[in-house]
Amino acid sequence: MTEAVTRPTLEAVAARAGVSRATVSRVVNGGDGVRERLVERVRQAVDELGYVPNQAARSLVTRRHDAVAVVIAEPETRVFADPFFALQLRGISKELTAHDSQLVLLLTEGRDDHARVGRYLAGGHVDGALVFSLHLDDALPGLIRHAGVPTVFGGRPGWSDGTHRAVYVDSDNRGGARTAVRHLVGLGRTRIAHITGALDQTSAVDRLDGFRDVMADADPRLIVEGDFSPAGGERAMRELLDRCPDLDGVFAANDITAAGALRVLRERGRRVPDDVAVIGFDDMLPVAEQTDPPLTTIRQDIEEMGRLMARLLLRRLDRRNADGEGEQAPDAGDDTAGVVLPTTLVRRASA
Amino acid sequence: MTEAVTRPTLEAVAARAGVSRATVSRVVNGGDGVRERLVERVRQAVDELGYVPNQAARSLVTRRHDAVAVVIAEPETRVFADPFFALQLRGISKELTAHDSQLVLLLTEGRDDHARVGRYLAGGHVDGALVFSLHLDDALPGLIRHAGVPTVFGGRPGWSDGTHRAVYVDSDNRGGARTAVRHLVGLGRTRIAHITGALDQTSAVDRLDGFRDVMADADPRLIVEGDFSPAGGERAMRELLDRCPDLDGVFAANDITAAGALRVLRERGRRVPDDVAVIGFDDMLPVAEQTDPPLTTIRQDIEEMGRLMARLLLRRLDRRNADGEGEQAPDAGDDTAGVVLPTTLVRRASA
DNA sequence: GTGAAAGCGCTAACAA
DNA sequence: TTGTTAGCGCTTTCAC
Repeated sequence: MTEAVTRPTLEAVAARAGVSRATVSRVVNGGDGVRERLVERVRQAVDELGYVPNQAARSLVTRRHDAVAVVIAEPETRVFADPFFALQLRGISKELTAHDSQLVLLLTEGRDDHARVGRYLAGGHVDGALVFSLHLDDALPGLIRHAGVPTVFGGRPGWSDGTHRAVYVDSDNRGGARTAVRHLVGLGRTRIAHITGALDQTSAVDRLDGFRDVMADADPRLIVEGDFSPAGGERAMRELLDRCPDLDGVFAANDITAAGALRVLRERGRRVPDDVAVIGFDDMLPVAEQTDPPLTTIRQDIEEMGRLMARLLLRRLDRRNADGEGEQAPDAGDDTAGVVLPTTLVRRASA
Repeated sequence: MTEAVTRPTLEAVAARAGVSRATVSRVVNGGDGVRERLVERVRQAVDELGYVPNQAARSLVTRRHDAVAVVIAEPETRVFADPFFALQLRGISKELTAHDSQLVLLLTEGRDDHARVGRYLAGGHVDGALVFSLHLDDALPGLIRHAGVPTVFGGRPGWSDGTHRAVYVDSDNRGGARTAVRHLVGLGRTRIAHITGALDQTSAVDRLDGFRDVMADADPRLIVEGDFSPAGGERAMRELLDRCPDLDGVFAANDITAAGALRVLRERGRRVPDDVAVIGFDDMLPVAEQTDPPLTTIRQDIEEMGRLMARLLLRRLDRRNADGEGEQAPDAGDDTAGVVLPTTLVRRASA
């Protein structure tokens, strides 16, 4: 039980291999320009001693951390009703792992936490940041720019901070919404309603815009604001049925909203899809496959979004690292403003 | 745009405040034993320069990282069907934040990843680890013990690694299961079935034991193995109805399993709760409140579990830090083996 | 191709 | 109370 109270250092490995610390360092970091024989010897010493580099010491000199912060700034609700973030995290995690980078998770609980996050990012603990779920009035983008950390956003940011270009990955929310509504139209529906998401998020706004693209002259009473939650979906659906009992189609801003709507429709005796066709957005499997009837929806590849965000960030970091080492204005000439991922229609029974 | 290309160091602050680095260090770390006037001056210099301590340099000497790893080792399914982990993470995050510790998230995708996690933990990058969802045959506990990192487990570990005591936080799965089954009994049900969880997890085993505690002489055909998934719930429910058409109560190992069971019951024309009373476990709100009918279930406070795990770990770390600084065998005399959180019955419409 | 030596920014004895 | 000093373990010129 006399556990390795002191972990082996470069020094120890060097001694054992009969070389200098510099050589061990070279081998540990790829081993270029070291004679094959020595590489062997060092590798063996590393194994025998169970040497693992001390990341703190390394960071101190390289100023790299091999760590990326993931900031999820969701005041409350959505995160936990929806496997959304779990999926993104999984995608991100896979990509970071493949790149030997660590994932530092920063969950914020409200405005107060933003300052803490800003401080952390400014503190130079991580090489970059992946930031989610900004709301239009969010202070975070400003803090983040101020922190000067390379950042990729999940979802198009709300630009509350001016016109600065930001790197982001988003789904084709507007195009997907158009597909959804056109599908309802193709089904012969004419009184098509839309339950929006939380309109302080660009995804909700974009989906609404997509709806309007197709239903340019829609009865305004057919649009009701929701908030991406099941309860919001229920409330909105009731309101819609009261206002427009003749509606025959509903495009809900996401699947859990649609699930809420379905319950109200059943409760009110409307058959789906016979009386009212319903379509969601996300294709969140545990939701969409479990509703009654199963939900027709617009699929977006959440995990891939996460992956791509990570990939984009890591590429920037690598480039920056290869370049003039900070001589440049950060990311000057970076023209990758946003990447938009396609969406597809998934037909099930509800529309 | 001439951003602070070099962040201010202790040295810079010291110069500006006209004191030594040591004094600045003292102030930054609490400021005990420094004259008030100097504290003031240093604080001001810190603010003016926007000084943030370099964590790498600090770790290098203190050997502390103010970071904790959270390991979620869930091969596939469950993580993303269930807001379970999101809630735990939130609880953990809150507690760590309050303690100025960072959360490093390690998601594993299968056996291969275990080695990576083991290496990371052994690498001394974090002060401790919080580990979830071990399966009975999991290699992780062994790797973790070998890594020698203080660890708290989420859920009672499966002891595949012998009889070593481990610190863990768990829900009262067995007691909760008893409560559930007794509730069905109290409703006058006599043919009560159980759909188990994945029996390679102790939570599923404990819930099954609880079921048996009450239904000691149950017809063995009334117990069917599930896997904590909706699909598993559906399959199990079909099997149960085929085997025992006369059943009048079902205790499902978790809410999403119960949701699957409810669908099959409806499909087969059984009324709930009139013909068959159904009770779940977890009280996962987005699931339990949204089923038809809403689910009676056993509530466990997931977020609190996360919080408590973090608190336990941090307490151990603090203690270790205060003590003889590693002179002791790690955690000798730590008698906190497991903490079991109570569960409560939540009545809705299904039972 | 390899080694010697100079720090990276900080904390913690130890002196003063 | 405050300052001086010696590293923490590593990478990285710069000689050899």
